[in-house]
Amino acid sequence: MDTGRRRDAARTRAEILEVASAEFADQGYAGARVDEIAARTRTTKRMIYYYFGGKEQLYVAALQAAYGRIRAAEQEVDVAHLGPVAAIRRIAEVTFDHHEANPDFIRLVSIENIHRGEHIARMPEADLVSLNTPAVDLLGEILERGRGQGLFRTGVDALDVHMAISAFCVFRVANRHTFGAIFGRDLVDPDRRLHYRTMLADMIVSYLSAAE
Amino acid sequence: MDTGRRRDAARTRAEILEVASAEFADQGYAGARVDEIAARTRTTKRMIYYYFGGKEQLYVAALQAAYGRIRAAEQEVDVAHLGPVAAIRRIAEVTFDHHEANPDFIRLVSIENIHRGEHIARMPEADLVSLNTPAVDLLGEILERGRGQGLFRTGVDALDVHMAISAFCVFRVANRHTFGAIFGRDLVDPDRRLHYRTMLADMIVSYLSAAE
DNA sequence: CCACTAATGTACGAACCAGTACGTTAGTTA
DNA sequence: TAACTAACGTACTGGTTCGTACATTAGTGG
Repeated sequence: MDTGRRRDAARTRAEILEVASAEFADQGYAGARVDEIAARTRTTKRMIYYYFGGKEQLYVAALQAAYGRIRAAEQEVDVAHLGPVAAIRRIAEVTFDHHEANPDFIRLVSIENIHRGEHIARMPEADLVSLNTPAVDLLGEILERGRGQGLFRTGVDALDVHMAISAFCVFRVANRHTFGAIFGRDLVDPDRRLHYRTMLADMIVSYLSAAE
Repeated sequence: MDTGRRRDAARTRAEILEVASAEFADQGYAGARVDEIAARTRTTKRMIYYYFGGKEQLYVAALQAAYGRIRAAEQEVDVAHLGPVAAIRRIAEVTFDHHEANPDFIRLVSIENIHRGEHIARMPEADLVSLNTPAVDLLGEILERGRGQGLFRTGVDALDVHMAISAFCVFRVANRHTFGAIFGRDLVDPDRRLHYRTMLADMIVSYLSAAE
């Protein structure tokens, strides 16, 4: 066995990216330390500059990788066999689970928004739009089906629904600390998980089902 | 007139706090620069340490002041004369308007959550709980009234509803940059403002009105 | 097996940045 | 008006932090 072998560009690069993702999610962009990232890898700071060019490019790479990882999960949702209402519930639940399982992704997105999306705005469109629209496209199809059957209201599009679902899921994870400090309720308490998961699905479905 | 007079402790302190709030909201805690804050005031860095003790205490003071400012607006809502449904709509709309008008507050809260609420957790309870619960108490009363009239479902409490409303309002402002970059839709576009405001109220009301 | 290059490590520099030592002035009070 | 103190300013420091110059080694093609 030779797992600790000396030269492995792909491995070194991947390890830097992994450690950097954790560090940026943890400390924010300005708070993250290049030296700290280097120390937590098996290589040195020199390699960060060799492979990524600098702190900012490393951050962008970490952000991009995070969005990439998310894509896979979202594309696996299969709701073709479900009715519109059940399909919407399913999507809400999958999104809910997904956000809960990826708090670091949510943190990176929060951090990027603190920076007014200046980095994501410069990322190639191919890596963003094409990777993220499938989830919304699916929502659009279900909405259309539901409207065709007279089940759903008009006046809302897939992006609006996606926003409402994301808002609920993101807030619960991203704002749990201040919310908990102010109101004394832990939004991610496992005992309340099912309650919020059901609440979200109910809320979205009742909204779509209500007459205008 | 003597507005530019040399000695005015209260004025100096207030100016530092105001500039600091803007700088922290803009750059985050780690990204904010004490020298930059000092440069944007009419006084010097020395005064920041004189009045606040250090960068961290200044940040906490800014955060605390931001929560304080919010309180006033929330306590002004008067819905006693409205029916439960109209009252809920009103609260949703007021919250919506309020978040839209205070993006810096939302940014500070986001930043504090990135830091896992470590500063807010150390703030005196009197400054948090008592200042923030009136809004939720009001919601609780309306919910109770609505349930008494058979209008609202059971199984949800005021804090849950407050969370759902906040989630929608916060997400729209806080995540507008990444959302805009990915989906090409500006969530705070004035042309869409009324659409989202109505959507939120409809969503909350339809959820509360739906049978369990 | 030798030359060449990709990959890696070490040591350091220059800028930055939070915080402070020390000195000064404005207003106040006895 | 003299003594006193709260308020303020200047200049500096010690440590941190991003980035790089320079040296070295592992693997590979000829």
